[in-house]
Amino acid sequence: MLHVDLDQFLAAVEVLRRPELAGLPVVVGGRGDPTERGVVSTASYEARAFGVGSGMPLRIAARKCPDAVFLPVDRDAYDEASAQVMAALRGLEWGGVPVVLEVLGWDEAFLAAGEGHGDLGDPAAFAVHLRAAVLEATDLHCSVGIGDTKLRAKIATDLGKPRGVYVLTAENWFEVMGDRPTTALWGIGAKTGKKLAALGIDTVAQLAAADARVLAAELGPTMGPWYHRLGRGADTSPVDATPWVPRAHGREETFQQDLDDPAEVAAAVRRLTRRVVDDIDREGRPAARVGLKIRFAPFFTSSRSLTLPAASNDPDLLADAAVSLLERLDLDRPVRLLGVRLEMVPPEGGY
DNA sequence: TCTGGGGTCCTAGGACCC
DNA sequence: TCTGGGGTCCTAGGACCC
Repeated sequence: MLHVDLDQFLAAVEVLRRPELAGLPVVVGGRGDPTERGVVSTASYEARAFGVGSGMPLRIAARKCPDAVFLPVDRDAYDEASAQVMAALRGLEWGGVPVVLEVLGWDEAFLAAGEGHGDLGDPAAFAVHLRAAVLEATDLHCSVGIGDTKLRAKIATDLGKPRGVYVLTAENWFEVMGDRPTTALWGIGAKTGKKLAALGIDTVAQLAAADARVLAAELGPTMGPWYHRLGRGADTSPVDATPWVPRAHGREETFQQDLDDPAEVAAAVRRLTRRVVDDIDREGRPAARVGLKIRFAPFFTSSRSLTLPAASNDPDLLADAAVSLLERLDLDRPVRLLGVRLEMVPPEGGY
């Protein structure tokens, strides 16, 4: 199985349409104004050399790299570039038959040999061919991970970055990953890493050797055993080309200045709701649940939600429902962020 | 230092039903 | 008088990923 990940995707797309930016530190995030509230979506490798990275507040990024070029996030441009990349990947043949492609987001995909494939030969050779094909079709560079499971392929990509190919299988799993922190695994973040550390589990090898029953007791009946499998790189899930069907859509906004006036808050909730209704109308499925997210200053987040008596896509009804959720909250503090989320009814025939 | 926006899935407690 | 056991739905929060 292969995992493909574009290198510095957002920054690379921006450089493509503004070639004069090549070689410069480029930071894509927010509205492109480092004095505003917002975070870095992608930093070019030149910017990363200054310590700028994804998720970092733009203000901090500007402090670390004052000469960086700051650009706003341009979704449409990345949608289009992504579609080109995925089309190029989908057009590939491996072992004489079209590949199976599972798209993970703008800049990532799993890829496997299609059914009835012939001799696959050396996967690394195919990976080199794949990188060349994507570059030829889009002028974008990518990295490729090769693995005997999706999990291993996914992690391998990071080890091959940038512009590289890396192989991670049961053969070299512990040699490569054994001493790395558990947070190097896909699905273990800072919080779970800390919980595991409290159990005396710091490394991937220790996680693999841990008592599955203890993990289940401490981390839950589903998550515990799953973490245990992660430690061994075990993953039986197939590459699945079935198109993704969204469960929900949401819109949220961090205000440049906190909102103090409850009337303003209600108006913003209505405005956000209308945008989400447009989104779910594009899916053609009404909303079954309405959720409201609110972040008070300085940074405290609450949420409220309700199940509608009957599914609806009526903008006024849904806006009323979202506003009604405000009544379940104390609006005595300044509001930093509001979000509205609509959960749709499942499609006919389920997911 | 100041912490976006788009999502998914899991957990846990309470309500309610049989 | 002391109160089982299982199941489902609802809700709020948490964690993670890109």
